[in-house]
Formats: sequence, C-alpha cells, structure tokens
Amino acid sequence: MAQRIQRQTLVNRPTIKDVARRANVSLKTVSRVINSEASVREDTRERVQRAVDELNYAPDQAARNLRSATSHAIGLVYDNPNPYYVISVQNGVLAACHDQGYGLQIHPCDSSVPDLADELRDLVQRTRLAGLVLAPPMSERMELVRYLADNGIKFVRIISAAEDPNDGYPCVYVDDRDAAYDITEHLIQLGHQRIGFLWGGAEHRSSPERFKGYESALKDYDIPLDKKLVIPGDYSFDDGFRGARRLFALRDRPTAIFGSNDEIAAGVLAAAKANNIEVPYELSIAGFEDSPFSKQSWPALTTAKQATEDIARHAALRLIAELKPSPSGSAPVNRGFSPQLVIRDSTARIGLKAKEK
Amino acid sequence: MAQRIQRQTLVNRPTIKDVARRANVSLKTVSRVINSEASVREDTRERVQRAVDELNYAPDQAARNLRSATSHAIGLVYDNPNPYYVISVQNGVLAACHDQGYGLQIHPCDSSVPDLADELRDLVQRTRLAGLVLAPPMSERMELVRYLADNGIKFVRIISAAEDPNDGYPCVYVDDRDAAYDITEHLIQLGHQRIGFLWGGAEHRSSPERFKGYESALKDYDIPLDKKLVIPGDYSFDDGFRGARRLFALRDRPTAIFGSNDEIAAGVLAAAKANNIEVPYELSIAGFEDSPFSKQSWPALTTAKQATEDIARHAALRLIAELKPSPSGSAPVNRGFSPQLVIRDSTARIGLKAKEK
DNA sequence: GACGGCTCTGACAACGTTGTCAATACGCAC
DNA sequence: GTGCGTATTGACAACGTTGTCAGAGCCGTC
Repeated sequence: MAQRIQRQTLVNRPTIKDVARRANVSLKTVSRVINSEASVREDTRERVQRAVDELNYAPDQAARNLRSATSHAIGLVYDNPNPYYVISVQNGVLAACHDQGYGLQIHPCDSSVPDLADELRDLVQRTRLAGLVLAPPMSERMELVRYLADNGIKFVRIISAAEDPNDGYPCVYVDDRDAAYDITEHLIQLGHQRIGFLWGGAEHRSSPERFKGYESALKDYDIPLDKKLVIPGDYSFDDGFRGARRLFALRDRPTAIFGSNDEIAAGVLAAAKANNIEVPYELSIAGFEDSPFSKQSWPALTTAKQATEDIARHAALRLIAELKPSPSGSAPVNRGFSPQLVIRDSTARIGLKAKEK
Repeated sequence: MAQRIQRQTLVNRPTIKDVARRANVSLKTVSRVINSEASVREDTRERVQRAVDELNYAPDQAARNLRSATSHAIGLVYDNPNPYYVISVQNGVLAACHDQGYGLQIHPCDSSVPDLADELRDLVQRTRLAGLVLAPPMSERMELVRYLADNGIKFVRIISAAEDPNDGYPCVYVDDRDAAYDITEHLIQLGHQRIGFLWGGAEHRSSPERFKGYESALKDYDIPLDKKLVIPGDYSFDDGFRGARRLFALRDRPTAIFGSNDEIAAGVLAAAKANNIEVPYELSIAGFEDSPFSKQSWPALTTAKQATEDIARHAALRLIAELKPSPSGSAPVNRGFSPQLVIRDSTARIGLKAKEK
C-alpha cells in the first residue's frame, strides 16, 4: 500500500479568502487594502493589515495578472554585449520592481532582426506585461518606439541625450555629451593637443553624443579638429585595438586617445603595449563607463562613471509611476543623469617622465 | 458560419475559446493539443493546430500558471560577482526556457543572509515557480538544498564535482578538478617546478576542486607541494593582486602562478606589471574560466574554457524534464561537463627569452 | 420623518486556462 | 446483435484575484 505523497506543501499558502475570514470582512475589502485603494475605514484597514501580517499573506501574482487590467510585471529589453552594463541595468530595475511589488521579465534580444517590434508586442501580450523598460540601442530606434506607442504598449526609454528630448515619449536620459566634454577637457588641460577619438557603434545614440562632447571641447580650447584622428568603429575591444593601430601609424601620432567606452580603451591599451608605447608617459588613454575592469587594467583607466544601476532604477520607477493611476495628480517627469569624470592612471601630463610623476 | 477576422490588439488577443470555435472542438481539446497530451486523434490535432497558427494563438501564461498544478515558469538563483558568468548562465537558462515554453524569473541574492532558505521558498510560492536552477555557491550548501527538497521545491544544481555526486539531488556537474590538473600539467611541461596557487572563495566548492587538480598534477610529476606557494583568497582581482605580491616577496619566487579564476589571474598580471616582472618570460600566469577579458588582457591569458552557457542550458532542461511527467519513462540523468585547456600568451617555457619565442 | 448624498462594504461575475469525470464513438470478440 | 474495453471528446468546476454595481449605514437638510 503505497502512501501517496500529498500535494506539495506549496499549495497551502494563504489566499485572500483566509485573510478575509480572519479579519471578518469580505474578499473585496481585503483586495482594497492590499492595493491601497481609497475608501476603506481606518480601523478596517488596520484589522485587515493585521490579518495579512499574521498569515504572512502575499497576493498571487498569476491570479492578479490574470484578473486585473494592468498586470504587475514589467519587461526589460536589452541588446548589449557588455555584461557589466547589463547586470547593472538588471539590478537597478529589479530593485525598483521589488520596491513596488512588480515582477520582472528579462528579454535579451537581437536588435538587428527585422520583426523586433512584433517580437516585443508578442512578449508583452503573452506574458501580460504592464510595460517595458527599453535599454539602448532599442530605446533609440524611433520607428520601434512609435510602433510600441501606437500599439498601446507603455514603456520608458533609457537614452543618451544632452537634455530632455520632450518628444512625447517617456525616458530617462544620460548626458554623455557633457561627460565626454569633461574627459576631453581633462586631456587638453594635461597639455594634449592631438587627441585621437574612437567612435562607438553607430546604432547607439551615445556615440554621436560622445563625439559631440569631444568636438565641442576642442572648439572651446581652439584646437582644430583633425579628421585623421577620428576613427569609426564599434563599442568593442577589437575595434579599440584596430583603431589605435591606425592612429599609431600616422606620421603625426596623437599623444592621447579617447575611446568611446572602456572596452575600446582596453583595446587601445593592449595595442599600446603591443607597440611598446608606454602608458601614460608616451600616450594618455581615457575610456567611458567605469566598468570594473577600468580599475583593474594596468594602468587603471581614466573614465566617466555612469550611475547605471541608479539610472535603470529610475527608469523602472518612472514606468511604474506611469502605470499606476497617479493619486497625487502629479505626472511622472523625465529625469537626467550626468556621468562623472574619474581620473586614474592612464592619463598624464604630456611629456612627463615616469620618475617625475 | 461567419468568420470574424480581428486585428490583434493588446486588448483583443485570441484565447483558447477562439481557437476552439474556429477548429470546431471544445476548449479542452485545444488545451490537450497545446500541451501535447496523448489521446487526440491525428486529424483533430491537425485541425486545431491549423487554427492555432491562423490565429497566432499563444496561451496566456498567467491563466495557465494560475490553474495548473505545475506552473510554466522557473527561477534562476545566483549570487556571483562575475557578470560574465551570470550573463552566460542567464542566457543558457533562457534558451532552454524559450525552447520549452517556460518563463524565467531571475533572482540575484545574497548567499550570506541567514534566512535565504525562507526567501527562496517565498519566491517560489509567490511567483508560483515550478522549480529553481541553483548556481554556485547556493547550489553547494547542503543544508539549503535539503531544506528546499524537504519543502517539496524542485531544483537542479550547477555544481563543481569530479563525478556525479549521486547524493539524490539532481545536478549538472563541472569537472573543475580535471581541468585544473590539465592547467598545472601544462605549466609543468613548460618546465615550471615552483608553481604558485591562488585559491578562490572557500564558499565555492570549485575552489577545493581546483586545488585538488593542482595538487594531484604535482604529485603525478613528483613535484613536492610547497605550502608557502599556496595562498588562500577570494575569486577577486584584489586577492589575485595581493596573493601575487606575497608570492613575489618569497625568497624562492615561483616561476608560474595558477590563479583559480581569470579575475585572480588578472590581479596577478597587474601585480607583475607593478613589480616590473615580465610576463610570460619571467613569470607564467594561468587563469580559469575563459572570460572575455582573458583574451583581452596583455598578454592574453592561458585558461580553462567552461561552456557555461551550455551547462546552464542543460541544467534548465534537466529541471524542466524533471517537472514534466516523463512520457518515455526515462528519468532525467545528471550530466557532467569538462572545461578545456586554452593556451594563450601568458604562459611560456621557463627561461625562454622574449626574442627566442 | 423622508430624502439626498456621502462613505464604506459586500455579492457576484469574470479573467483564460487546466483537472475531473462523464459521455460518446469505435473496434473487436463472442 | 450484444457486451466490453479503449480511444477520443466535451461539460463543468475551479484556480485567486479584481471590476462592477448595488446595498448598508450615516449625516444633515428640508
């Protein structure tokens, strides 16, 4: 006589019904308390809350998502080869979700596929997502953004822009231009006049933004822009390596190179070593992003620190605020972030010798 | 019978009811087809499938999870400071989930909190997860594993072990010992006799496993183990840096250092540079893991390549197989993976000069 | 004391799916 | 033709929650 194993103890968790019975109210009232709706008498609310606490009740997400018009889960859409960036974004969004009692569906994707828009719409429908957080570069493809908006899909973009774009679509914006200006200015103030610039991927809006910062700092210091010092490429180590080699081959070599992100800068560093160029004494190198490895390379990289996790958290909070019927009447507002210059050992005054430092 | 072709909008996606009407069968039959249950006549199945395709129907996850005893979502639990590792694991698990029509809930956590077990149980209950994939080090904490099992929570562990532990709890295991042996042997065959070893975090079972591989290779080649060459530490750049400095301070310096992962090895590399020790000619360095930056450091790191994404994918497939009532009757089986030695430029024959290479 | 307009509460249906169980159809042996 | 076992199908309830709407209680006004 085999004793049949009981259904998992998992099943025995308390439901809204148990809470209602214990607090001696109806299901609906408990629901109201949980969702902090108005019009529940204070003493009733307390009684229900006590029952909730005693039973350690938590609403069932599946049931909630099924029934309510607006679900309690959002999606995070990204296509970024940089794990440091992705993890930071995930953690920021997760923190916001946890705070607000929302679930999170991560969705890495290939931004180059033609039917990405449909893919995202399907994702939202299938998993009943209340909205999406879009990371670059998807967040910057306007035809995609418009399609989503037209299909009634709520979202918040994380984008690169010097100021609030005010294009009618919600976002959190990062002022890459300003930070790139700071980096370039830092190099100029160290005495560098010939500063190479390695572009990031053209599909990211941050790339032209960073270039604009570079360009504008040069202009402010009356340094002519030499197009031979500006190399297109991708946000990758390999393109940093290749770009640096092209710059090294110039008759009039740059004394400093600004890589559009830390990976590019790491590539430049490797190329310098391969060519026996001593960093920072013969060549200053700056990156952008403040990845952990910018601290760990040798020498440690001068860079611009993005508060990626914070940015992502705010994007998610912005989205969730958008989703909830605003009780205070104040509409959520776009917010801007400015990366901060971080000076480390890969940049030095031009002509300085090792011993003098 | 008038057929209404409706444009699929967010509010109006097709339900199982629409499919049933179109295929002229009952709801239940459609459900059976979707879940590929037995006992549906072939022509009925085809008719339903056609309707599904035509309507582009996809089951609603929320409703499905709510109703069915076994939900269609699993969780991924990790606590790892290495973004490369985490992203690989995520992508592997996601691939499996996508394949099998499962949802994924990621759950980064702090493995040092005392009530982690309760946290995970709550997570499973609240989000109705059908099971968990546990990454190290949580996967290797037996009291946690037992607690989960006792509470009827299904899981599959990703663990470090030389062979199937056969401890009754399902896993996918990685033979770190064997790979560490290979790395050590590679160094020995290059002529190194004094090989430093930097431990990884003690809470990871991979750490002693890798040490055992090191130990056993030395023994096989009759090289006495010098305890002064073995330094405890964490899987971090900083501990690699500090450990290397301690080794450099020894009267009889090692000619090679085996760092338990690539980050440690990167720390060793930085320390070598800080001490003007030329790699690989004065010092060979090996890592473990094959992170992208092992290719990008200078010189590129000799390491062991773990097929992390594949491992994670199999762990998830193993879990899902466990969850489904096995139709073929074959119980899912634990599977082992062996990292492969990857020789790059950070290791060289002892005494070799730069020019000779 | 009837009434209107609040505030608060509850009964009930509904969301889209799967589990249970009964009903029907079919094939085959007698 | 009858009976029986198996294959296939469908009706209905149920999962746990929220939306709708109506009801109950209270207060102040005429």
